[in-house]
Amino acid sequence: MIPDLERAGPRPIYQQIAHWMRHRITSGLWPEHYKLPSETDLAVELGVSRGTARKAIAELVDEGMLVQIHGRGTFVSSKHLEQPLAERLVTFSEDLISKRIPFETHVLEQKIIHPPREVASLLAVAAADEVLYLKRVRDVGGIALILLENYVVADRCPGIQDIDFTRHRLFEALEDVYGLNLDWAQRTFEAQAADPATASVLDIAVGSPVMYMEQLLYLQSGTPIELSNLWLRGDRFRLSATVKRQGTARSIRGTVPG
Amino acid sequence: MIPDLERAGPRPIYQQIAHWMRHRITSGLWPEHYKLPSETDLAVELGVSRGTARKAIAELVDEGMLVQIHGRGTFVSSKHLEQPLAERLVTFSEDLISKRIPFETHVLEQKIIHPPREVASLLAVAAADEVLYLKRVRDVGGIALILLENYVVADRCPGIQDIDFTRHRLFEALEDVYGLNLDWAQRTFEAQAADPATASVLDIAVGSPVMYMEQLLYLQSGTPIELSNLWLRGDRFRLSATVKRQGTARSIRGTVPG
DNA sequence: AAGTGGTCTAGACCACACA
DNA sequence: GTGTGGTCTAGACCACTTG
Repeated sequence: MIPDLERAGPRPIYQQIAHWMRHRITSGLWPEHYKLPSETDLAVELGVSRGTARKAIAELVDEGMLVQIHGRGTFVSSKHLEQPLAERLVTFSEDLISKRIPFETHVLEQKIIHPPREVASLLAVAAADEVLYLKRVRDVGGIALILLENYVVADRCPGIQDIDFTRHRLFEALEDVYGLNLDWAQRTFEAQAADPATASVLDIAVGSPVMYMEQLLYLQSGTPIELSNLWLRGDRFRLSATVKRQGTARSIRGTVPG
Repeated sequence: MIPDLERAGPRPIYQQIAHWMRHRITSGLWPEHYKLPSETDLAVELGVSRGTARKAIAELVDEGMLVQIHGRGTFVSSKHLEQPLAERLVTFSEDLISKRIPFETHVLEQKIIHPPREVASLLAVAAADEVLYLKRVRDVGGIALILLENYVVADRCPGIQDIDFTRHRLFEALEDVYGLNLDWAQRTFEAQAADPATASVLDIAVGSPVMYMEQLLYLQSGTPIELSNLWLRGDRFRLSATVKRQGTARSIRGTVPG
């Protein structure tokens, strides 16, 4: 039950607790609608003050994984499979994985290049620097759904040109292999007509509507690390968002209709 | 300097403080980049504990109005004019207004109808109930940019069929005329090919890419109040979002490129 | 070294839900 | 009434920034 809390480490205790709770939820140990121990009990069990336990809980409430009801208790959100991913920087592959939708990835190109001028400027590197260029297709249910192009600043990821991106995801490599702290991204979406090259990869007619997404990914330090262009079949992809009139926006996510 | 804090009232002190700070920022008393007193000083001045002052500050940081930098202090965000709109349920017209982009609205249809089956089910009303049907075009810079269809539950808004929606916005009517508490909305976006009817209104070729948006708007009470369908010219519209890897999503907004 | 925000504690009282 | 989360206090120590 009790996690190992490093009281001397650099990570705040409340974040360690939040991480531990996140794991208990995603692993199914705390299933949907599970009622957590009261804040007081939890604090005692963890050996921390109630305020610290509360702060950890607040993080997960913010992410939509927990719901608190005054006078009743704290519960695992019934939407924890959708919500937490919806409110974070999640890749489409991670979204598909969380929904247990099987997919396949094919690598069309993978090489180290000098970035085109526009890419260099967005990634804040020199034209003489090296970036990984990756071009992939992602198949869902046997049909090509997404065409992806990625440009990754190479000096942060030595050897990345040799990783097998048929079997590994890009974010996985950046976070787990290179230990990068991916922090946030700016995404823009646009309805476009498929050009011949895109149409042929996605197996649709030229001029068919596609959702185009551009993403600029930043590290915690504020440095841009990756730029990507995605084209998604318009007839198979939807973007959905929950917005509040007052306060903070809640979520944005892409979905593949049933 | 010091606000009147009702210590006996139902509103928590930290919210009263947050409200007071919000006002000082929007009124210009605390201009951009203004450095607030330290948390300790602020707490003493307000006669509260540091924790309470901190919680008030955290609200405004969350809304993007304040920025805290460890070791330096708390500052009024330079983007406080843009951010709050970006993080809320904002209509495209409100977004245009905030950016001082002039636009015009033309009403194509406005009548009370019995809702189609699908609309009735989404709005949770009976097929025999009445809804306002509104069909409009919004011109920006002389070109038709958005085609809008709205279905509004009519029994909450008596007389709405007589409002001049050329001069008034729909949200304005719902909030100011009928006093409705618009709380949140679910929006989904899709890249579509313009059908002949849409193409003719937006003055584009049939089959051109358009961004389609469906919105279901809810009151604070949880009741759906309005359903809308929007078609935006794909070549003139972009959707952009800032997403965080951990924690909450920050913002989502639609933009009309330069 | 001084000042700032970030974290944590150990209490307290209140408002709400439920039996 | 009992248990829960919501708020608030008055301290403490640490990590970061700046002079």
